[in-house]
Amino acid sequence: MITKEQQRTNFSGEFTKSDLVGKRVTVNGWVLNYRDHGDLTFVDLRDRSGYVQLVFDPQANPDAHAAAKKLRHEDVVAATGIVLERQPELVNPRMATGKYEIKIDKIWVLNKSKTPPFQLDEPEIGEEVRLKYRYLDFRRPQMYNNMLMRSKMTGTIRNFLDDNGFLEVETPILNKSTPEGARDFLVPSRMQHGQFYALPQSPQIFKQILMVGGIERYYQIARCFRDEDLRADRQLEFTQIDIEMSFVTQDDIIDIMSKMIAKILKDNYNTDIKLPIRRMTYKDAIDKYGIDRPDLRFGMEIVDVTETVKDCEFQVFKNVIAAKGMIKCLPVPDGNRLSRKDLDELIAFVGRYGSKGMAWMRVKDGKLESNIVKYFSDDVQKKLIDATGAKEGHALLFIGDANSKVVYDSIANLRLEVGERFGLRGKDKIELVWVVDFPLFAWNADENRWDATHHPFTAPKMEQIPMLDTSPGEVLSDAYDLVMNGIELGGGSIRIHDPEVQSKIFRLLNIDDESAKVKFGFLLDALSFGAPPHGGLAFGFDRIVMLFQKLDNIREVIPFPKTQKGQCLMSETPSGVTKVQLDELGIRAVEVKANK
RNA sequence: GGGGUUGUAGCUCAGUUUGGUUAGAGUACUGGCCUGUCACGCCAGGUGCCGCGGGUUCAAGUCCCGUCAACCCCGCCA
Repeated sequence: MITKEQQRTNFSGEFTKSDLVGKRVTVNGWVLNYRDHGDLTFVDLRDRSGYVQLVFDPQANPDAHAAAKKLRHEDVVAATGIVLERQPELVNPRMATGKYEIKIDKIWVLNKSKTPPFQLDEPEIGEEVRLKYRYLDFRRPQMYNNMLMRSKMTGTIRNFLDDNGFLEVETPILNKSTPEGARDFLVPSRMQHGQFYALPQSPQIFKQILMVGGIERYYQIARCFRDEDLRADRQLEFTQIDIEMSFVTQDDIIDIMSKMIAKILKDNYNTDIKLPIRRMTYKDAIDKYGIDRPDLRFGMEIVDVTETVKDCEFQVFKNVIAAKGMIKCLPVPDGNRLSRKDLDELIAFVGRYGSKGMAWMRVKDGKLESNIVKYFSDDVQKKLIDATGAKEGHALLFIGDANSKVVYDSIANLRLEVGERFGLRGKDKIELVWVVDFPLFAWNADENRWDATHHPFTAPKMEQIPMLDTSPGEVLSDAYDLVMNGIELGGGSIRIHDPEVQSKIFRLLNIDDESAKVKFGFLLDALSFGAPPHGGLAFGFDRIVMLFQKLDNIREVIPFPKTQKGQCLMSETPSGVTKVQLDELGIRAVEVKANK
């Protein structure tokens, strides 16, 4: 409880200018630190705005001084007194409010604190203890700043979309389960035993339905759920900026979303980016960077040398070529800095992605050298130097494999790893690119059918629709991803608005009419009632905040994240439930951990 | 499901390579002294399931096996 008298007149961080000097002020906050000199005592009082020094003089105010001597870290206090300008020699230049202090004549201890489990001013606390005591973690300026910027960014986004005629519409959290895509979180139905809801992986179908409903411009800051394994940039639940628009082209969507991203950066980080954001085709991205989300903060483009080395005597390459595989080369400027140890580490690194090895050469005195150069004739060597543009001091790193996925995964990540080691991936650089012209389908060799590259509602390029019958693998789609520094911020597509085309796509995806009807019948129905041409996209909001805050872990910008095993260390979620609860739901657990 | 890293005082970490006396430092905490500090200083004090379980050994924080947790990665996920 707090009284009117105790309530703050000013935030602690406000005392940076002389206008408050001589005034009586009241501050509220937490004890950041205390310095007891026996008589004269200082307390740094922190609130969310910063901190200010309180002075307690036993001569002037013996009661307040006596109370101050008992203060400890994180006690909650209200204090009132007169703002003083410090003598020049007493100014603390490292402190925002270091020119001023408050001479306190009355203090109220609103709440004592137990000794905190970690020191809030320690910069590197183990994440486990931070997550367990997240409420203390929030008191640290870094975390407060992450939450503040997250909030500011949603504000910018809402304002921007509002100004551009978007409606914020909510969609259900309890949905129909579909086996495609990620694993669903299931919620049992109490009223219909054996039936389940699924939490949304994204509001995809509903936002298309809203377009059919004539909403025309929709957005939602939507929580999404995917029951898959966690990573540094993946949580079980995460937030999407979800967008859908009617009567638009791909260019319209790319244009307006580019402006939104530019505005977020301008308004919150005072950072200008050049519009339009550059574009790159999926094919170029794969050819040059081996991946559909290229990190363009540095060059080092990949070169295909399968043809170039076809006449070499190096058995590994010969075997790859015989198996109709591919050989890619990463030319590394200044690559002679890579020691044998570095190279061995890189060989181990590409092993993660299935590569059985990594060949390498160095350019020295205009010639190639390494343990395998002898298997390459002078002619082949010359061709290699030409093809890769290798210059003095370059290293050429080679990945060859019969399996093209192994080659691309390995060389793409090798490029990133070398870039990392050479310090080319600075967090201050922002390199945005729209990757466009994705193939509509990817061949699923395991199940001998086509998979949707984006999702089953993505529109093929209009002029390529006839190719669906003849060469579906070559059909491109109106799909687009926005990539920043090698991380996908978001992506979307123009959707199919013609129920016949949609049915045809389902058939190619091996979803027969019957199951299409069961799973998506209401969408197909909706499309048949005058669905407007429409499209949209979704941004991974947590990732955007993470990147803009120059962090490399999404948990830093999510208030209450889960650990890699899906636990909340603070609330100890998940947990057991009572038998009564299960009975109501018609559920029986096969294995039961002791209920807490 | 798999590979790797880490786990020692409330916190941050040293000690583990090469087993050997009573396991250390800083900070936090408790008490005392100190009127200008701001990472205040000085004095004194308590602080340990060395993640857990088993094994080897005369002897284990240290070696071996298993296990748990957190993190990074592969698979998975768009």
